[in-house]
Amino acid sequence: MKTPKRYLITAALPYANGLKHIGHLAGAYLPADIYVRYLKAQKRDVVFVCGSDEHGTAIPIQATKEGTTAQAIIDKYHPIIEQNFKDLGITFDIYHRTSDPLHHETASAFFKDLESRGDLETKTSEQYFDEQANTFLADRYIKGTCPNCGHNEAYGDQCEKCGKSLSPEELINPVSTLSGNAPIKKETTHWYLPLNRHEDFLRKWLLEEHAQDWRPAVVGQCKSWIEGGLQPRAVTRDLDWGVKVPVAGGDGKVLYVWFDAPIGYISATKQWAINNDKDWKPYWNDPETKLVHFIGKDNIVFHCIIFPVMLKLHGNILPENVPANEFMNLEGDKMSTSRGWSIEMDDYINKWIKKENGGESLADCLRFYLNSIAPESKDSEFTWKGFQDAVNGELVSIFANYINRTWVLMHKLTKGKVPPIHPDLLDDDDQALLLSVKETKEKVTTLLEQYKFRDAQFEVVNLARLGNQYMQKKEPWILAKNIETDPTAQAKIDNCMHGCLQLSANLAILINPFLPFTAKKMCHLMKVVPKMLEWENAGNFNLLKVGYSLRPPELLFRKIEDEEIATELAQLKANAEAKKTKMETTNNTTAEKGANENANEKGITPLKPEIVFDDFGKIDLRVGTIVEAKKVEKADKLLELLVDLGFEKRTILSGIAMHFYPEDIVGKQVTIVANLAPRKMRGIESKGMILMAEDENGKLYFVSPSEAIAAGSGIS
RNA sequence: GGCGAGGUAGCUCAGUUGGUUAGAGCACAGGAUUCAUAACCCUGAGGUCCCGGGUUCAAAUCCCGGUCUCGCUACCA
Repeated sequence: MKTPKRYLITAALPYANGLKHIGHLAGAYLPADIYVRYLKAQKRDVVFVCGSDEHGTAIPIQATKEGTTAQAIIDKYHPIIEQNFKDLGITFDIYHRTSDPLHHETASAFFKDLESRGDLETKTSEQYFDEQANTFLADRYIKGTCPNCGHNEAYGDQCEKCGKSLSPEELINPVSTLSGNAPIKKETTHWYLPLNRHEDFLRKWLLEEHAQDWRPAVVGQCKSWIEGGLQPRAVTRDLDWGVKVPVAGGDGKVLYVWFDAPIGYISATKQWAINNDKDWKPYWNDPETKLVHFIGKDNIVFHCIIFPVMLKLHGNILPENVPANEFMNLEGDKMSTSRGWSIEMDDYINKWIKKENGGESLADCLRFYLNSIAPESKDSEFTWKGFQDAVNGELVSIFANYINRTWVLMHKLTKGKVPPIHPDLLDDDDQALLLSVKETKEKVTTLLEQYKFRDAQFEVVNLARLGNQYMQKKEPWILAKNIETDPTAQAKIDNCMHGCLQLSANLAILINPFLPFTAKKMCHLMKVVPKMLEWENAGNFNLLKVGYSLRPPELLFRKIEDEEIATELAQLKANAEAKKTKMETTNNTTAEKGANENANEKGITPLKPEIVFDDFGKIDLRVGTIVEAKKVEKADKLLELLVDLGFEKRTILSGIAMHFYPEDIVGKQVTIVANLAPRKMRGIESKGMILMAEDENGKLYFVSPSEAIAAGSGIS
């Protein structure tokens, strides 16, 4: 494999609306950091960029909710997140932010460039607008008659009957699904990235060239998208928070957050270049640069389809790989900040990385465990017991213990100095040890180049295990007892300890990408400068000079006690319970992005336009009793209900199948919109609608009278 | 419902283009040892490779069907 001239490594931009948890860390930042530290040890030319993603609708909405400004929100979280990464040893070369003028300038120029060359499509008069809801309508909020099959319930993006992909303009007799009115066409310009023009390119690049060397899940998801039919994606929005659309007709519009965020990688690189007096251009333009995006699986489409198309159009290089990780669960459930079921980086740092708790070494403990269970090929699971086992059983017992016993023996048996070698007494075991080091270096190097970080780390620990075996076989503590009778005893001890010490130095080099704080501490023990950690030194057995005196032993880690684990588990359950009761007792909650919510688009629903009493009077609300309930076939979310309204029983469909078992809701009294126009779904006609309340996690609740009353009772 | 990725020892995972008795670490059991953070070292026990068919001299691996988990997507007046 030819060594690239330079590397540009990116880690997904964290959304600056809240704290980030260890799942985020394990998914993108830790593997990226390991890779970068390795490359730097190899003395490669590498820049590691990241930064806060600070645009999108969720941030101004959260600001409104908290009675503050969007700027205040991002100013609050940006520095915390940045510091959290530092505390965990994630060392970006630049941690930028998309609210920075340099980014606005860069994203603007990027957009202008694409626009000026006709790479974007504009649709000036083709946009539907709902006057009543006072908003432009996304494709799926418009329905009408399918031009292909004549189905009259087709949506603006696709007809579900014949499966044909559509655009809203193709629909016959379009209707807004928000108000039920026919939408008007409003004079506005929106810009689109026509992904459909690039299908051939994407097929060739992803499905042919990278079918083998990218992770199966990544290629699989891309394939799914391409096969599903690529659509033009809107790149602008009607919003005033973000990067202004820099061309005529762009007033009151900003770049869609997914368009501007990845450009943040470029602006971050520019800022890095300014700070370091370098040229940023080769990093994005020279084909000899290797670009790698580290992300979680929720970001695959943006980084493998949309952004590459943008880069190609803009004349930039394409990513060489996108090693997306799957998700990390926690103690048997999905991680979710809003549900309190997560471990925030900030919390871990405050609890564990305090000086009295072990300081920096506890950052490495977390890095070690997270990497050992990194979800590289499937979802994985963090457990506190697993954390304790990994730290106590491998990091402490195997790795740290090897270093410690080496240091103790060296001070007892060789006066705290690196002993000389006696070549005539070297044997096969000594040779084997050196060979193992060289082999491990090769293995670790190969694995790192293949983004197999958990395996790579395992190999390093295994080398320490070999060290323990070597020492066990040589038994220098026994030799020391025979020093009077065996004239070669001291020489044998010297050879053994020399090997053990050289191995320690090698372990420091090899563990450095994974556990940087530990490597630093080992350098301190060996009284060497960090330069020794350069990768090319691994495999050498003369890193520590004979006669050099080393520091007294110091423990690299402490053990994790059972009580600490019990405390964490209790805390986690308490947090989840607290969040739950909080959600049940307050209706004034903050908008928080759940782990599985799609980036940047969700938030509190804005208040709808004012209506007059007559409008309200048109709605006939009744109390109904559910008498039958069953699942609708071929629909995950729909239940078919038979509801007693007193004067009649009617069929009503409701999208609640994910929340209730049919048998559990029979007999429930619910609120019905009784005079709603019937609507067919999945071939069944629904005559009315059940009112549901939804909390911030999407959990549904029936709206019912507080006591049972007669079916059909009116509500006003 | 469509698409994608997974299902291998109690736990976390490897298993390269099909090729002997399916591997590793942890946990567990026994032994040995004391330099070391009750650490290390040696040995052992353990699996219907999700289920059912098929192709083949030979299947964890390839094909078909089913099932479970996760993700994307559709359905949610």
